[in-house]
Amino acid sequence: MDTKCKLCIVKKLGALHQLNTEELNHLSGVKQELSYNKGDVIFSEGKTIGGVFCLQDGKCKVSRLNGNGKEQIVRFIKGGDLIGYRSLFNEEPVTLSAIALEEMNACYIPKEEIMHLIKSNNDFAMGMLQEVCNVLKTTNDSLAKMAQKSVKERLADTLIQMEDTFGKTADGAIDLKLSREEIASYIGTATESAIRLISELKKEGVISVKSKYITIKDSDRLKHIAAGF
Amino acid sequence: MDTKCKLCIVKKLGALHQLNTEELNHLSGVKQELSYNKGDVIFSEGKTIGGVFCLQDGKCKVSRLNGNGKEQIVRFIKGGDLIGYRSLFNEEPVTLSAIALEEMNACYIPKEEIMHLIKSNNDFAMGMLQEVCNVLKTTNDSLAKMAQKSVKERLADTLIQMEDTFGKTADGAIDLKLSREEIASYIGTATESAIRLISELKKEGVISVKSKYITIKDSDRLKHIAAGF
DNA sequence: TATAAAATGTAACAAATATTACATGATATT
DNA sequence: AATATCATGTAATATTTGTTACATTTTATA
Repeated sequence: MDTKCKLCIVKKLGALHQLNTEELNHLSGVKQELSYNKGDVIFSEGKTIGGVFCLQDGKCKVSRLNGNGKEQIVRFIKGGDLIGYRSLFNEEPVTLSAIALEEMNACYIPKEEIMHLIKSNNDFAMGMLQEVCNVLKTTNDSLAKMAQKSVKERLADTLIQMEDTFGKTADGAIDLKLSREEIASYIGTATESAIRLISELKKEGVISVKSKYITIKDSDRLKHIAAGF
Repeated sequence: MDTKCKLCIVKKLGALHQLNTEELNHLSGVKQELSYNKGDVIFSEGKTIGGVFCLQDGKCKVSRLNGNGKEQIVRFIKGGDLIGYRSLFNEEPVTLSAIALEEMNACYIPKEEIMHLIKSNNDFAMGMLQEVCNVLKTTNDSLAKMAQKSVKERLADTLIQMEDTFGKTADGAIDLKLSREEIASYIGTATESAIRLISELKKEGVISVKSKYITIKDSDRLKHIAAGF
């Protein structure tokens, strides 16, 4: 694994892009490198984490449990993204859990370092603001989608969004391996309903499915469905 | 209306709290005071606004239109809150509209001023981060609620939340006057369904209703319903 | 490999919610 | 005050979605 923050993918994106060589070298010294296997918990609801996590590679889900112990996935995270900053700035325990969806590498940066960077580097502070605002925007979008669209529309929309965000495998499938239960949990429906609607889209020839890999066959049609026609 | 930022309610809360006398005096000079009547548009989806709005008093709704021209209310804003910063930091047009729910006073602060404050005052930058993070947290909560709760649960939860946020009138009613259509639009359902469920809660003796004013009669029971029992 | 456990799939049925249609009440406008 | 317009309310029916039950397939483990 790469131990120089200067060379890390995370640095190329988002707020860390604003740091100079000196600051990055300092980070290299204080960061903690972590690796996770599928299912590993990066942090969980209610815990105080005292720092942020930079995903280098791999993917994870950010979710919460409802009263009945059912998981609700709020968003998916990929290499280059930061997680855990929300509770940092609010000085509260985290309200969401992060769980690895596959083998994953991340760096942990202690709170003091982030706080120091914000105080000493205004461009970094601005970068963080932009990052949080981007997440807020997509969360607003998700909220409106959840309130206004039917389950089938949400499923279609989600598949499009996933292909956009995570790209395609060599076979052309969406490069995000989820269980049916996880898909259901993200679009806010019962697992059986998700399965039924995935089957429908398959029958209609809009997607094809090979175990956990879903391939979008007719993108226009899928967008049409997502838009409510 | 108060023309000294130093004395303004907005200053007492949120990020502006971090400004010193000099900075506040400067703001007093560059801000623009605006008043609105019920239904007035503060800004609307797709527009570039080039600044933020500080609500002094009154309330407004933040919403978006879906493909069918139906409104979906994302959140409600009250005196002391800022709006419009999200698109400012992202340098994008706003994706939501803000519309006054009653007579309302606000100040407009141009982008350059906010940006200058962020660059020159780290505590302010941190305050803004906290503010955005707080909004992100409540939006995450709304998203999970929308995904997991039934319409009746969402209605109950929303009434509780509204009383918490906006308080009570002298009569004990929730101090937020909304049409049935707006309530429906916020909880993500059809107007008729919202009306039917409000009637049910009324019949059950959990709330009482006098035109647009709703009074919570049995808070425990309402919380119970919101929690899914 | 054999077995158990978990995930996926299907279908019937039940419940929740949307839609339609219309009645009544409130509010604005002339 | 009369009228038009809009908001609210109710009920019937249609549609969507959840639940239950069970079969089949995949994955994990002894």
